[in-house]
Amino acid sequence: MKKFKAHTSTCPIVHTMTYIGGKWKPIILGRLLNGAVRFGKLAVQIPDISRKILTEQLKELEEDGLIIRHSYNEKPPRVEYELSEIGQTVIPVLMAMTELGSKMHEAITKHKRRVTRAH
Amino acid sequence: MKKFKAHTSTCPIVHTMTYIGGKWKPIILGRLLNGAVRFGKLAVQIPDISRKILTEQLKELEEDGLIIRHSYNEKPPRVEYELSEIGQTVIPVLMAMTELGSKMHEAITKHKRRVTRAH
DNA sequence: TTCATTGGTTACATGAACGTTACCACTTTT
DNA sequence: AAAAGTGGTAACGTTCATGTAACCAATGAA
Repeated sequence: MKKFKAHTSTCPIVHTMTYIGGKWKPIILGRLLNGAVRFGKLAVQIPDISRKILTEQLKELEEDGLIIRHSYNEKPPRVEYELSEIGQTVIPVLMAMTELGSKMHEAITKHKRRVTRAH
Repeated sequence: MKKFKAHTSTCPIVHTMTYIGGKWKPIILGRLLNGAVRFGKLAVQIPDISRKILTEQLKELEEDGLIIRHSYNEKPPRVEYELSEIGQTVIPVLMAMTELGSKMHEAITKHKRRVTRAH
């Protein structure tokens, strides 16, 4: 998905999509709602994401200032990610998406059955 | 971006991303908040989307039951799209995204200036 | 008669996003 | 001595979503 250039648009939804529009970003952010989480734990909780993509997405989120990376100098290493102050502002969107998800999925499944029967 | 298979997941956010996760879908839906809009008007209001992609995305949204397509048998043709009942349930997410967009964009722009100065 | 209008479709091309596999450094545990 | 645990990186491949350009039918207007 070619990314938007946030600065060329005035539409607030475009801005939002620019920063959290990726396939995985809302899901990652959703895992950080209850506080800092280690890299490895994220990888387990989001089984379909590869470590490489997870690393990339986390780096982008950090560059945009949505999350903070804490690296503890231990062996084996420990790295935790948590929502920054800016990241906290995304919470209402994540909540709305969570609220919507299950209800909508059910409704759409029903809708599709109706359409299929009418073939 | 490879799409999620909604039925293989139990995460509500994944469901939401499945149905409105495309680059353009939230923006299109945002244009329908105030009632039915003609195809051509959508194309003008979202200048960076091509007619082909607009057609495709509208078709997907219709198949998922989020919008309703009204085709009037006139020459030249007139086609209008509006939010369905299911589509209305997305409004809170769109509102949250709108609310977030401008605030977050400003905050992130500031953040990036800080980071750049610290080089 | 030629142009504009409208809502598309078709064929083709592209690249960003995503994925897979292998590898690394360093320590503790077995 | 070998394996496990951790958080990555590098080199490669793939594919889907997106984009461009040209075209269409039917009517009314110039």
